[in-house]
Amino acid sequence: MTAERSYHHGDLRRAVLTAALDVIATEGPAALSLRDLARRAGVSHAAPAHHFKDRAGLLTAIAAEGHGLLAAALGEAEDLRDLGVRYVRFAGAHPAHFQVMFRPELLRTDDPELLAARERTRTRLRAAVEGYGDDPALGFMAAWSMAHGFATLLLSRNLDGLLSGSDPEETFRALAGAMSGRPGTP
Amino acid sequence: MTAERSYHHGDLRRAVLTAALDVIATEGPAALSLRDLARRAGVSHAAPAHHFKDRAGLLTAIAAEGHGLLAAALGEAEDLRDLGVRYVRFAGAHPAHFQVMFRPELLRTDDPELLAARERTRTRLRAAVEGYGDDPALGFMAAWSMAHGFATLLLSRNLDGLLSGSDPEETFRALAGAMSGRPGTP
DNA sequence: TCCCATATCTTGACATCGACTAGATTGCTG
DNA sequence: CAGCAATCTAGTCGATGTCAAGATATGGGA
Repeated sequence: MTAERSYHHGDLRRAVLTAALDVIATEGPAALSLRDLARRAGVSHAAPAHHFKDRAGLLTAIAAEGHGLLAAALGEAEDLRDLGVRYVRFAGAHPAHFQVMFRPELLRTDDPELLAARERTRTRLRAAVEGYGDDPALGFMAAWSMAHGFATLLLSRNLDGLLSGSDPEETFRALAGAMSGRPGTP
Repeated sequence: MTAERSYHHGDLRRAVLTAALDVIATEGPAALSLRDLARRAGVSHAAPAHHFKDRAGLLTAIAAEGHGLLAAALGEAEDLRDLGVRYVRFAGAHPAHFQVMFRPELLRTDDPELLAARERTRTRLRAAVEGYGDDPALGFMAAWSMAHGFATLLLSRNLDGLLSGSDPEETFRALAGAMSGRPGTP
């Protein structure tokens, strides 16, 4: 936004990323067009390719950034329910990242940056699940499935008629508490 | 497959649908190309448009068909866990349908056929949840989130390292049992 | 039986997109 | 200050979705 018409954009990579996040959040990853992003940034149609190689490269960069954000958002969760609440909160705060992160067919799954970021998230998740129940993998999948399913259905507007205006995050807290036998609110 | 080269295909609509399901199941909805489907069916590139209007129309037809299949697959579920197991089983048996059904950005959400089919599924789901807990909507969302999340993560191959070769359906049964305080196997 | 309205399919065209290449411009570094 | 690497532009190609107009087959009514 600083220089209006210089040969070099200044921070094209970031500009394309934010524009892409905007498009994905409102219209989904399928509606993403590299040429449109270039137009939004005011550069030529082939400029983004230099930063991201191709479409898959751009989405991979978004996914990697998303994993970094998710790892930070999970932080030091108190328990499984809190972990799920943070997961859902992340999905609501960064819908574009979330919609891309778990779609291998859109990504370069062998990208080293993506692998590193994903591994950071997974270790964070594993640590939070440690010691829950006799089978950690089972508890892990149960918590992940519930949080991921809620977040996915929420973002795809499939829960619109059910939430009845209440805060999704609070709804999930009550929901997770009911499922694990604990009260909805402490 | 009967007539090799007649002007009329015979059942082009079904041929395009099955070809599309094949593509979506293996490469996802983003890789779907109307012209490629036309080539597979041995017709001209504009022939599919007459049956489905456009890309969104084709995906909408798949989604509507999927809702019909899902309603049938849910059948008369014994309890919430059985309902979830049937949901996961459907996702595994009809991955292409499942991957399209809950993506409003890919569909004509005002299509009457789609709306009717979706309503049939929802009433089936609602009936199965009736009388569970004090807040039916909460139990409904909890069960749906868990089943949908597990199915989504399963199809996107995000559980590959966790399932350790066991049957996904059985894993989900154990998982749902652990979450609701019941044993994994009856 | 004939005939035509309609459904189905073909052909052609246009704008757009992703990807590639070659060349221009800029900024940095020695 | 010189040259080198990073960044961006311009041009091109094949493929795609969508539309319009024409060709062909099918079925029901005269």
